[in-house]
Amino acid sequence: MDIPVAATAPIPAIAPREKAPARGRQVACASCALHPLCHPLSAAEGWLAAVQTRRRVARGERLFRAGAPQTALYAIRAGFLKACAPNPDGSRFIVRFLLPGDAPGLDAFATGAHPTEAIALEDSVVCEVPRYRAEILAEGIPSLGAQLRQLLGRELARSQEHAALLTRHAAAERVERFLLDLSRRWGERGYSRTAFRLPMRRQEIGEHLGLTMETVSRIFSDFQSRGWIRLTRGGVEIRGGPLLAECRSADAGAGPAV
Amino acid sequence: MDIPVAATAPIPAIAPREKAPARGRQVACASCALHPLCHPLSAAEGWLAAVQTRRRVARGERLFRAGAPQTALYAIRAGFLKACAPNPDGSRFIVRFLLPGDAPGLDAFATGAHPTEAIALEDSVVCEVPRYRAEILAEGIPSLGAQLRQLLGRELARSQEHAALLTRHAAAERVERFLLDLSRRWGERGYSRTAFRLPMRRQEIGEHLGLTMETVSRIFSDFQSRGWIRLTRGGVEIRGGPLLAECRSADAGAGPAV
DNA sequence: GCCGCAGTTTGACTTACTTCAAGCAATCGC
DNA sequence: GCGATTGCTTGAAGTAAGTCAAACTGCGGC
Repeated sequence: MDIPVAATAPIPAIAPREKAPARGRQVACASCALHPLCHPLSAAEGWLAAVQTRRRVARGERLFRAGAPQTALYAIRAGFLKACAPNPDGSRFIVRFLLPGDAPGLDAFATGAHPTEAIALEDSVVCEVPRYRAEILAEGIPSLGAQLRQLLGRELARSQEHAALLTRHAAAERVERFLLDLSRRWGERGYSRTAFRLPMRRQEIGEHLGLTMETVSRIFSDFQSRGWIRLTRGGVEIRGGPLLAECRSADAGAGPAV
Repeated sequence: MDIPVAATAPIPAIAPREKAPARGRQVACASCALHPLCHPLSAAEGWLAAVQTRRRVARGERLFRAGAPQTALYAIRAGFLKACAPNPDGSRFIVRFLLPGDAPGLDAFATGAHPTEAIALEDSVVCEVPRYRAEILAEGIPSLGAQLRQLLGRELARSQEHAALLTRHAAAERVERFLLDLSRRWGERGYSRTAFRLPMRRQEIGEHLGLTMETVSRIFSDFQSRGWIRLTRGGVEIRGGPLLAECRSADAGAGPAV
């Protein structure tokens, strides 16, 4: 079922309808959020394979459910997921979209149970380090504890930034920043900042940004009519306007993911 | 200028215009977020006083500035602060209001510098544990590392919940939940859930909830005309409606702060 | 091939919140 | 005590985004 990324595609990062994550879409272990936990000493040690296991998550499947106990730390290896906070009234808030290298479910450190759930938007592969294993490692290797704190701190800072975005009222600005955020994150992973996939539905973008899907759709149409973006099947290409400027300038100054 | 809390006042938790935090308003060390770090062994050990120091922060003063390096972990001992994310355009987002027992500035674990700043809304007292000290302790006492992760996880979960609130559109619901959140947090600290201070301005409530101060004011007036709340000088009393119901029912089931 | 479905786009209308503005209340400094 | 300042309230008008609804698109199944 492995579909190779077609060399003839004008936008390498966008491959329509792939059933299984392409090998080329995987993030390098060195840039993975869990790298320090997963490879705590040197890669030469040889016992590392025992620490983490791989797990496939089919499109629509949950990596973990809301309310489930935290049994492991996860890192997305390939694919695309959403971190979801279901509301009692049936609606839901999408906390974040998860790209290769991201570590979902860290909010479970609060109580030991997952307050949010992670659902695959396309077939994905996830690395798993059992939590007890991570804790043992963290006790033995002090720098790991610091790495975990940094990871948690980053999630916290990001969440606060997103909350700040939601208080800025202009819907177009939210969508613009959403695209820039995805662009930056793909860029950090070595992919194109100006052409990338959007495997989520309009509805889900709305649930992430506090907008209705109609508003998201209208803004996309508006951006397209201005020539700022081009919408493709399941993807977007940044072509101009303030979006492109930001993508380019940020490319120059982009350092490694801190 | 110290005005004693009048015995005749119907709302004991509200004292107008106090210049210095009252002793009675301090949170017990045992319920403080930093307690495990500050008192890592038993209180009988005697060397604990060296770990944490006290600091007074006058109303309007900053506990730490945005961009400043993270030199310490903090816990509010008495008073009231706001955690602020300044925007480049001069506006700002109030991430959170800080009550006694809260630990501000944990988002600095992301980069080692504070992305947000903490500003006192009234004269406050803060406990401080130097960061290097905390890291040394965490290395020596594994459970401390876990405690820190729990603390960070809680902040993360809370921030995500707040972001979720901001995507729910009804302004009245945001204000209602804001009051309930404060009520719950005062309750966890042993104070009245139905009568508490609101030392922040309408403007600041708006900056926390993504509303204008006019909207906040109108909703307060509306709640008051319905008999749900009574606004007092610098405080609020929950008197009826769905707010009161929630406060009472939650009082019954309220456990210790996890 | 055609049909049906799920997701998207677009349009018309409505409304909740913002904006602008004026008036009020409490506090502070002289 | 009195005026200035700051924060709060209230009103009127405008607007951005929501709601409801219909049409369109691509895809999968038969």
